Amino acid sequence: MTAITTRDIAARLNLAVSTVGRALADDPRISEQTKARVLRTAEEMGYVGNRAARMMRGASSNTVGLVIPDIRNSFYATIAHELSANMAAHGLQLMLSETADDRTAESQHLRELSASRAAAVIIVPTAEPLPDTVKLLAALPHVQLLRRHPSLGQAYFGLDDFETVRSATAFLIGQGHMSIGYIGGPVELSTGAERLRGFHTALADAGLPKKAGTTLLGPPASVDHGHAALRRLLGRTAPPTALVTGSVLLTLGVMEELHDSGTKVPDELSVVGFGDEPGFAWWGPGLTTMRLPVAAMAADCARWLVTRLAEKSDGASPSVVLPGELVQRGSTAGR
Amino acid sequence: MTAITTRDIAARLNLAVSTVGRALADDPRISEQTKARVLRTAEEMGYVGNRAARMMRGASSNTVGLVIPDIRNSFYATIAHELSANMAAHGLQLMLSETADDRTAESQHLRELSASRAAAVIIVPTAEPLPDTVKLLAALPHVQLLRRHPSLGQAYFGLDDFETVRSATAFLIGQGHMSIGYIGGPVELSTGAERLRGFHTALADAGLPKKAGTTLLGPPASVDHGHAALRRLLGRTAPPTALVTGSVLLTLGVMEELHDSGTKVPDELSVVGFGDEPGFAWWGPGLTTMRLPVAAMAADCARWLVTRLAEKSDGASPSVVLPGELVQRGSTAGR
DNA sequence: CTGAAAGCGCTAACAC
DNA sequence: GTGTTAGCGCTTTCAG
Repeated sequence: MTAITTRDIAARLNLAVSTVGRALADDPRISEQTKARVLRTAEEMGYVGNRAARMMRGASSNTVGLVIPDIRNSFYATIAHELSANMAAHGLQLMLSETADDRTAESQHLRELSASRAAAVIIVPTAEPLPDTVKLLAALPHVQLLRRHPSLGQAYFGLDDFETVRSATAFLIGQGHMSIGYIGGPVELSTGAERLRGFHTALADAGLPKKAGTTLLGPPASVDHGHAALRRLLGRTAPPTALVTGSVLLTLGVMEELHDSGTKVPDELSVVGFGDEPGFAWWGPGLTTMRLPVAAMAADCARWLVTRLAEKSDGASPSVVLPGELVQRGSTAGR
Repeated sequence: MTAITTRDIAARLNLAVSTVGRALADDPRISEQTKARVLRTAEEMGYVGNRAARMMRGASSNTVGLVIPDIRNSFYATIAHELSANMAAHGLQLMLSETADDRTAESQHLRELSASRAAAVIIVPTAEPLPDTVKLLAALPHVQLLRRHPSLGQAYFGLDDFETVRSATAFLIGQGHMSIGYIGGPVELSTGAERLRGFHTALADAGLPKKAGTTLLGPPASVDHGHAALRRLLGRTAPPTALVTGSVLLTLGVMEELHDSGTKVPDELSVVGFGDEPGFAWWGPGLTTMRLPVAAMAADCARWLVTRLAEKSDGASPSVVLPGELVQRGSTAGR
């Protein structure tokens, strides 16, 4: 069952392919009558234009690559949804490319996207993208999302990672906590580095020392690391009285571990989480957490990209950063 | 910055395009030396083959369309991840198409996929797909996932919706509950119909009557409907002593409403949920729920599709249905 | 208003 | 072992 082409339609109507093409493109030179005939038979025969052929004639692809670590992470699902919803209206489709934070996979996906001449790429880059990735991306319109790596250009939409964690930590300090732990992602990621800097800045601002062994960094997408890190933190001779987490999945791991171990929150430990998921509100006493404008960020990104692609002009590369907000629930108390 | 073509490489090396093409395709007729030269300059010049051109020469697209209601629903995110992971190894890419359960959007996405000559389509169909959708899908290899509609062919991977809800209900009956409510999706969806049938069958098997006003059907993806339906159920003069839910998001809505209203679970109401999300374990007394093999289902589907596409033969259209399992926690108690 | 022909980048006959 | 040529489906001159 081979697809119908403009030639098939032309043959059926004793017209030239060019006439059929023009009729389908609603060219003003074609008589209304012919247009109607062509449109009707196209419909009848189940004609669907071949995008590959159009692309060969210079039409741009309508595919935008979305390169992310893992769609199961609700951050990325939210992003994918917002992008998809905002771009569909403009005829753009999203190609889903998961990297699992593996830079080889990342590079392969970019090769695929490049081969299909994607109109643009939206990427949450791995910690240290391969040179190949950098080269491929340089030849495509692209934006970085959430994370940024200097080698991948200026266009960027993200969250205010620094201020988010700084203010979470400052809030705990304001409640009288002097010994605070932090469980977050590695400094190799821009997000991990910024969030940790926020943590340290809040401590420094309050004149508190950095205590060794109270900042536990690991894979940001690992619930297990959340479990393990919390166990290690609570196993110390003098465990901290409060905790800040620096990623959604680490927060989840911490919440599970606190639940399973029966730790009294906030009596034994005050906790400020990262992100606000369904379930955070009803966890134990309710999780005090940083709510982050992920959907708004993605929508901004989509809007920018759409106009950027429409204008064909480069324009200024935006570097937009949105602030989070503290949602106070029962997991935090003063000392 | 226009992309490098085989002609550019040929010109640089004083070769014919066909030679370059063959070298890149590792054709045995080309000398190793020439191959090496071609490969090296291709690399140097940053050549990336043009998939559109290849497709015009009969190569099949490596794009598989994934048509789902909303990627933010963790069911669909899990599906997308499993499909993506299983297909990436075979060079297949996933095109994300969200319908929001709107059949016009569904039809438009299928037109796009058809225009880009997708290698296949994996679809969670809307309740009543448009004739256009049916026609377009008929011309593409495709599978239905989770939901099935008779007009869309035989190939199907899903969950055992009937047995899942039947056994959940039977479990509550076994605990002595005589008055049980059900909050689920509409019968227009195959899933909604099957789950409701499961509910009714369990009642009938136990000789219990269908009571009017205790089965509340609505949009399966609406947390709000979960809230509202539960309020209505508890507002009855003689509210049921137990509740079964028939979708993840309805379950979430119910959980939130129970939490907010301070309803005593399981004393005032026993609850069996649908699906098992992070947070279900730590909600109130822990949510007793049906755990569903969504990942396994998607992986099965991916494997089948990959071999189906490789073989080029139609083969038998599978109709696979996987069972759920009850996870017992604290939200259910006997009467 | 419509037709004929060229060409996008690539591959596959068909030469030599 | 390599070159020449044709053609995939479409748009776009250039002719009528």
